[in-house]
Amino acid sequence: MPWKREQPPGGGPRGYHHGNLKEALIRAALELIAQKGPGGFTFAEAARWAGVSAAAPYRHFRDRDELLADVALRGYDQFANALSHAFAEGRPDPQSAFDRLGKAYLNFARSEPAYYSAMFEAGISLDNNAALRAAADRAFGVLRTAVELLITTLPAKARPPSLMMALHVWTLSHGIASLFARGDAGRRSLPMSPEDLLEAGVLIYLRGLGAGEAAK
Amino acid sequence: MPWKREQPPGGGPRGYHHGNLKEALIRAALELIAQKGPGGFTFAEAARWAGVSAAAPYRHFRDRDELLADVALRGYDQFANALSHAFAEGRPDPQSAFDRLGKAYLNFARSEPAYYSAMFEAGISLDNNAALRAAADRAFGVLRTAVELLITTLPAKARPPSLMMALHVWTLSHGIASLFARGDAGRRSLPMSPEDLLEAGVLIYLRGLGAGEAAK
DNA sequence: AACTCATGTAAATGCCTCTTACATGCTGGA
DNA sequence: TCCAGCATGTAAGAGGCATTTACATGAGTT
Repeated sequence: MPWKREQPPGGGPRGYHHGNLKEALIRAALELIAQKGPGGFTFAEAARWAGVSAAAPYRHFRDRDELLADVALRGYDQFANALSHAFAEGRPDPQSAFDRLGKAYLNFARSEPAYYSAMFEAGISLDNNAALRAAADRAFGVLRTAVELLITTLPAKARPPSLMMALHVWTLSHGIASLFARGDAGRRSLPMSPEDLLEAGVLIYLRGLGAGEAAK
Repeated sequence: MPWKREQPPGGGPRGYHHGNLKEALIRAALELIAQKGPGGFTFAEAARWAGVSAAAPYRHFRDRDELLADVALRGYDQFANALSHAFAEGRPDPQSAFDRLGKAYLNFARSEPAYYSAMFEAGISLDNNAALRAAADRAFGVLRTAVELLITTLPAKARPPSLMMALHVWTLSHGIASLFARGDAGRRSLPMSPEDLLEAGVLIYLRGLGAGEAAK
């Protein structure tokens, strides 16, 4: 059901003004994107959900893409939080924390398909939107930081640039997420869970960097 | 300009019937998807391109998605061919052939963005379409075969299941392709080319499997 | 109470998907 | 050769969406 303003204590029907339309539209968008993908989401239907006319959303967003960008922005924020929380500053040790990070990545893609779609599949450019780019950078920064800590556990001679290593982990995670860890969307069936696939991949990759050998 | 039938030797204007509309629509779709992404492609505009009415395409495709599926089908075929050709049965040696395979993957994503989009981003389900799934499987099969050959060069004790290894390489490639190797679409700038990023990633991964150590 | 500004609505434009009824003309049998 | 049938097009229309414009409402301020 539509999310309107926190109803005033009396709880009567809303009047001419909604009271919290912007928020209601974003919630509606999340619901609709989760159901039908970012392509299936329509401005008009979000308005219907919120119980307002089709023109009302334009008081809060320049156009459909601006709403999507707003959703993506929040998505990046939550994504960064989720990753950061999972990594927990590398406790109790960098390896296990990194493993949690990967699981958190896939978990986010699965449990917040609307956010994930808006972030990576809605085709919203990061140029022309500094806030969005900043939020995306913040999320990537968590991964980068985690990688940098993990790198210190690798033999000194094999240490790759942390940016490259972060990109490897990110692209592998994203590839798995977008091909296999989405809702129920019919793609290919796997012989193992996306989480196991990612964990195994990262493990092999790290071994290629000398993980497990005498450090330093 | 629109692709119509191979003009009869005389080369006059076309009459009531187009002569090769299905083909013309697919070509138009490729052009339009390349320009504006799978979401920006419209049935109506493809019809306009081909010089026919908006209703004509329905004589050849049940709906817009069926055209997209047809494009994806051809895309998988060409993708499989490109990969297969690049791998060249592992000549002159599995490693360099595998390297070419990765480059061919990224090259396809970049040079055939329309196909790539239709295949992986248009949201077409592989269920409900046996031919499409078969074509996708064929493409993946090339990768799988390449991996199987490459695996024989690894130390026997470290050999992973070929399916898992193929999935790792595929998801890494797909992640890089969808995040960085697309048209000019503004995402993130890289410190290295997508090709180098992929090659380095695969190299590290293979080293994690013992590549370079005494084989067998 | 009157003003003003933010926020909604109604109506209209133009585009899109898809359907239906009708038109055309290629093709193959009589 | 003639013509009926069928594949392929067209025209027109229903219903949906994005977006704009002109107008309405009402909440807060003075």
